[in-house]
Amino acid sequence: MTVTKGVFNSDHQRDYLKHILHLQQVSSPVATTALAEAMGVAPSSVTDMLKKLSRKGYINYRPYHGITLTGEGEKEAIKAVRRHRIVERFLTDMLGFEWHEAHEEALAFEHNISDEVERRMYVACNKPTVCPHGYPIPSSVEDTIVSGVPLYSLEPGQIARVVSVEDDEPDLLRFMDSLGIKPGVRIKVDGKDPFKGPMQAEIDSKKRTIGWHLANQVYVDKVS
Amino acid sequence: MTVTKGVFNSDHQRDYLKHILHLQQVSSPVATTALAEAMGVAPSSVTDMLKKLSRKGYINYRPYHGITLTGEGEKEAIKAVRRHRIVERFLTDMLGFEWHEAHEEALAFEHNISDEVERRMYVACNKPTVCPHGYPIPSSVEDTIVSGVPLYSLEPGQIARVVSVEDDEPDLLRFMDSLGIKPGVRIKVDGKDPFKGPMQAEIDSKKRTIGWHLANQVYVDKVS
DNA sequence: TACTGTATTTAGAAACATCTAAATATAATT
DNA sequence: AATTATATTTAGATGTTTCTAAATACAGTA
Ligand SMILES: [Mn+2]
Ligand SMILES: [Mn+2]
Ligand SMILES: [Mn+2]
Ligand SMILES: [Mn+2]
Repeated sequence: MTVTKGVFNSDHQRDYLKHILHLQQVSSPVATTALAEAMGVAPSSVTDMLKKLSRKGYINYRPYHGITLTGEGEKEAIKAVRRHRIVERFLTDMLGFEWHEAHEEALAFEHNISDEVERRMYVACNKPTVCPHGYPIPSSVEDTIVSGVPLYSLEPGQIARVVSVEDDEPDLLRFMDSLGIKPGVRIKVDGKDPFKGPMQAEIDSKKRTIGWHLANQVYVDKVS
Repeated sequence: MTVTKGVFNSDHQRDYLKHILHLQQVSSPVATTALAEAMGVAPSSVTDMLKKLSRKGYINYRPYHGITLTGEGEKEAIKAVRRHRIVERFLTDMLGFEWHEAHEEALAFEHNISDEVERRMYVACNKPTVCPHGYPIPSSVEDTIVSGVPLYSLEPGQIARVVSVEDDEPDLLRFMDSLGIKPGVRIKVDGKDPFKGPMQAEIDSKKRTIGWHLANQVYVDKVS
């Protein structure tokens, strides 16, 4: 470990901030291991990075007790999320990518684009409010609040509308596609097996079986 | 200096290859200083990189005597140039950037985009054959040959058509724009002052004065 | 309160890209 | 052929991100 100093914000550091924002919405403060898992690096690598981010004022870091974003860190994180979702949108709307490709392509893509390119992509896509997976394109913290409940929390007889789906598993997204699940679609729950068993549901007037795992990655608004 | 080994081709290495290709079209083998100048880094940094590129088989490196691209290196360099020009095209055609912005934005942008994104940009721009500055979008070495002669080499009375302009000085590009100079435009040379003095020319039936420096950054095909 | 397992941090290293200052090789000039 | 100027490489360093293995802190159980 080498102690360093610096003021600039690299690509990787933005990625860390983005993941911290995501994780702290589930539980705060965020643990080193959770972040390491999310970033796909070793916990010791995270520790090193936390020192840098802390020194730069992006996070509040209490060794052994996890981290939270500072106001500045939150601002940067939201900018990163906004950019990611605009790029996803650009990839689907302007280049014709499928939504299951958009997320991963965007991850490779989103670094090193200027604010101006981002702005123009946003305008060229008609200032969209959500990404292809239904998540808001944020300007501030409030915009990052995700509405909706997991599909699996619904009971038989209830009707709901899909608002968003987890976008980080391409294969799962492709499978959702084959079931007709995407933001805006109406789902009627017919039944739900016990012990985390599959749901039976109607999507676009077709009867479908939806496993526990998948049904927890689809977020819906109850209609009735 | 640390001796290292590795097989992957980073962004920076691609940039080096791109600049080597460009420089060796003017004079070969390429000198360390020339490359350092082009890359905007110190000569010693270039030496380090040359060792890496040589070890990876992209260049033929004779210490103290300059370098040339290998077949493999040329292939990579051409891919980089192709990508750069497609991205420039995308920026002007799809995002509405001016040509003087396109080059610099593309430099920041072109890394980390997948082959598939590049392909789709290419298709979305209707498979263009040249970049916004008139340079070919290459598939092979032959495609990189630049036709045309410097405007300044013309004599009074001659008429020419602009094929390409140097794209690395934004301010100069903006000034060219204000004179109506761009690929495809017809220029009639009226006069040329001695001792590297300015030219007098007609562009779009307007009389213009064009300095030596500028006239050497505009490449034209003689029409008569 | 002491023990113990897991989470977290430190130690030491590699790989990358860059720098300045110093040493050396090559080329040009006397 | 000897000298000198310039180009180029080496030496030693910083800064970035990451790793494995070892040490330590914390929290939950005995
Ligand atoms: Mn995404
Ligand atoms: Mn998304
Ligand atoms: Mn260019
Ligand atoms: Mn160009």
